[in-house]
Amino acid sequence: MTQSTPAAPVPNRRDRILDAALDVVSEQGAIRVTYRKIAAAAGVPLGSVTYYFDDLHQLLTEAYTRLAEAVSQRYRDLLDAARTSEEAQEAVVDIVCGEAWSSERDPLLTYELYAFAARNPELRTVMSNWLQSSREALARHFDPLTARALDALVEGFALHNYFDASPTSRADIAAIVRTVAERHKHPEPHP
Amino acid sequence: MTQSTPAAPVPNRRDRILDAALDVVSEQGAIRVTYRKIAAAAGVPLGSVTYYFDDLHQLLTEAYTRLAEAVSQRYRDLLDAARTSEEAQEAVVDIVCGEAWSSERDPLLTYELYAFAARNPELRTVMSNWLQSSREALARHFDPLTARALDALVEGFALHNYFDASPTSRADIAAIVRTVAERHKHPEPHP
Amino acid sequence: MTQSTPAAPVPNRRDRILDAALDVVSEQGAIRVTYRKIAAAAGVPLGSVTYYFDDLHQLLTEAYTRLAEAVSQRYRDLLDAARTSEEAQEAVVDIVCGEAWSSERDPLLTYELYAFAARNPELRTVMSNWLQSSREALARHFDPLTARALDALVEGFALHNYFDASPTSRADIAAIVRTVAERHKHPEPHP
Amino acid sequence: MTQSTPAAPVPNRRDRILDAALDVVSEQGAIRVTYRKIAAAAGVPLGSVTYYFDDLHQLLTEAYTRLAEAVSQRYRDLLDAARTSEEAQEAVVDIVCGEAWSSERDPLLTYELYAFAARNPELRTVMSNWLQSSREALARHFDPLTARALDALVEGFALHNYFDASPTSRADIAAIVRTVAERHKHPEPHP
DNA sequence: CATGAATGAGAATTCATTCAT
DNA sequence: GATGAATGAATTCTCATTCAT
Repeated sequence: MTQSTPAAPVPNRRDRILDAALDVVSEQGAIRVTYRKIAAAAGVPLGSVTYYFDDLHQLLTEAYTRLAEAVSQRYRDLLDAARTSEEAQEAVVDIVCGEAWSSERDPLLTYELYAFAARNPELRTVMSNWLQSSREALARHFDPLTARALDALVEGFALHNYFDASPTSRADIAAIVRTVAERHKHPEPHP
Repeated sequence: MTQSTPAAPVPNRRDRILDAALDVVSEQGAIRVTYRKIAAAAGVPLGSVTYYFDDLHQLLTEAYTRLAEAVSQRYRDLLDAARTSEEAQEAVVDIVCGEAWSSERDPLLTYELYAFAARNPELRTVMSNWLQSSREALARHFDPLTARALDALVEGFALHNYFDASPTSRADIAAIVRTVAERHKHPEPHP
Repeated sequence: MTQSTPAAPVPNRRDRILDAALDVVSEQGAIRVTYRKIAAAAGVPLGSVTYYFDDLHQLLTEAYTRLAEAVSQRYRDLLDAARTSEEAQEAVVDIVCGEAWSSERDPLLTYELYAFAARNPELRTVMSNWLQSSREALARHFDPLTARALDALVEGFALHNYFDASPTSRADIAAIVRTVAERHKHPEPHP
Repeated sequence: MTQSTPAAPVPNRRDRILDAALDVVSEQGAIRVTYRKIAAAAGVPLGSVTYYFDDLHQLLTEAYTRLAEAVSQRYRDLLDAARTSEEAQEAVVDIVCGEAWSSERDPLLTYELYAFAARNPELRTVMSNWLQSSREALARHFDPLTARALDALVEGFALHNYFDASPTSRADIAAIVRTVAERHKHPEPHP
């Protein structure tokens, strides 16, 4: 009840800061991220941020890694819940349509992540793991190449719809997904 | 005359600066772009950059717009050159495999562009136009939904292969492209 | 004169900053030197100091170099003014007793300079030139080895007297200087 | 007993810290010394350094004092070991040539010490004691003024040779030392 | 006794921007 | 029109120092 409660044993202060960093990125863009803004968003003193993270780059690397792993996990969960190929297709369409995002900010953050990862070896590894994990999840329902194709479709449709003034409808996406998912059910025209 | 050459009218100084800006973005990332670095990369004095561009944000918007239009144009050119559906499929695979990039830095810059565009209305419009232009180019060879599907596939495979430690081979991509491109040649199992 | 003095109303701003840096070093010690203090001492805005000097280390290197050259010049001047060996000896004693300092702060700054130079290749060169220059000035009056000896004596006595609670008197120093200066006037005991 | 070894009483942790401080000074310069670096160099936690030393300035004062006393002691030992004037001269030359340093870093640290002492009363006393101790050691072999002269010579030659691109050879130093040491063996030209 | 956590203050440095020429 | 000089405002990051344990 006195003036200052110094050194309060905040439990997940480090994690709070990482989350706050993503908040700032999503609200202002990676270009505008600063220690100060992260500290303010996390509700901790500036010195606290620099105490936990030696440099901003490392902080962002960790934050994006957490993001990638969370989205990746949700993606897997959705696919793992599918019992039949049809349910798996449904899950794929859900993912394209945003079901793998846990919040509004996620797609935007993902594009920031791609830009960041393009120049950051540590995050390239994370991205590569994410890709592999997605494929494995898909490969429980589809053959390996089909899994890759569906993964690419998901990525492309999600991205395009995010920017598209006239996005592709869910029904149309479902039709395309079916075409790819069931491509082996009919003989290929040319081998 | 010999004394002083009074500021030779440099022709495309403005364009040089825009290109230099993309060079800086590709080398250091959008987070690190500054007037000074752009000036250095363009080989012009700092005052020159601020003279031509009042605002760094506007400079980047112009630079990314040029990039988007250049890549988009190249994409259309590749598709327009195709005479048959098979050639068009080939062009699609070429694009995935990097033929639409005019330089090494382009894919990386594209991901920076997405992040930038996600928060910039002016560039969202550019992106949307790009999408529309791509589809129109594809629609000369495929039906509208197939065009969208192929466009998404291109985007997804290009992006995934950029980050993937074990990228999908050209032959595999070609197989998927064929499946999608020729999806109407056989009766669908279920409507 | 007629050329053009573009936007430089302040004549020697750069030099003013270098002098101010030495003022701060002499008043607070090298450990406490900061851009801010230098700016305050020079009466210029902080941004001005960083405009002229990219980093503090380079600023100090320049400042110390100027100091070394100024003291060295004064040393030479005193010796060059001597017409006879006796006058040269007198000059040497003067130097020990502080005549080569242009201000109170100089000896103190010199010891800061030594510490700084010990770890700075650029200043080691400056120091080495200073030594050579001193010797050449002395060598106009004495043989080369005697010049070195006198130079060492000057350094040692100046330094010791600076710290000594009971410094060596001018007369005693003069006696020693004479011994060394005239060491060839009598046969050496052993060759 | 097997459970926990309750903080083994580290014997000379305090001394370890003092030595580490000098290591940091010699490696990075006094300007860059910090508690953190000292802690790292000593291999102790940061809190340990601030626990033993309330004040960085005091820590450095103690460290430099130890250094001064160690060098001074070694200086005396070398001179005390001399049995004849010739041996004492030899010892003096040894000292100039670095025999009094117990490590490579010592000369460098000595110049940092001078800079530090110039502004620190406590260390001025240490320096003054060192000077007196040197003279007493020399005075066992030479008359008082000669002792002072030799002490100054040692200082000057050591310092100059440390910075000199073409240092004075041991033989030349020995010749000068002899001149000074034996200055009373022949009648002075002028009294 | 000893130390890890935490933080406020201040450091160097960078930079967009302004302005006189 | 074009540019070098200049500066105020941030920014990242370092650090001494303070506590709770």
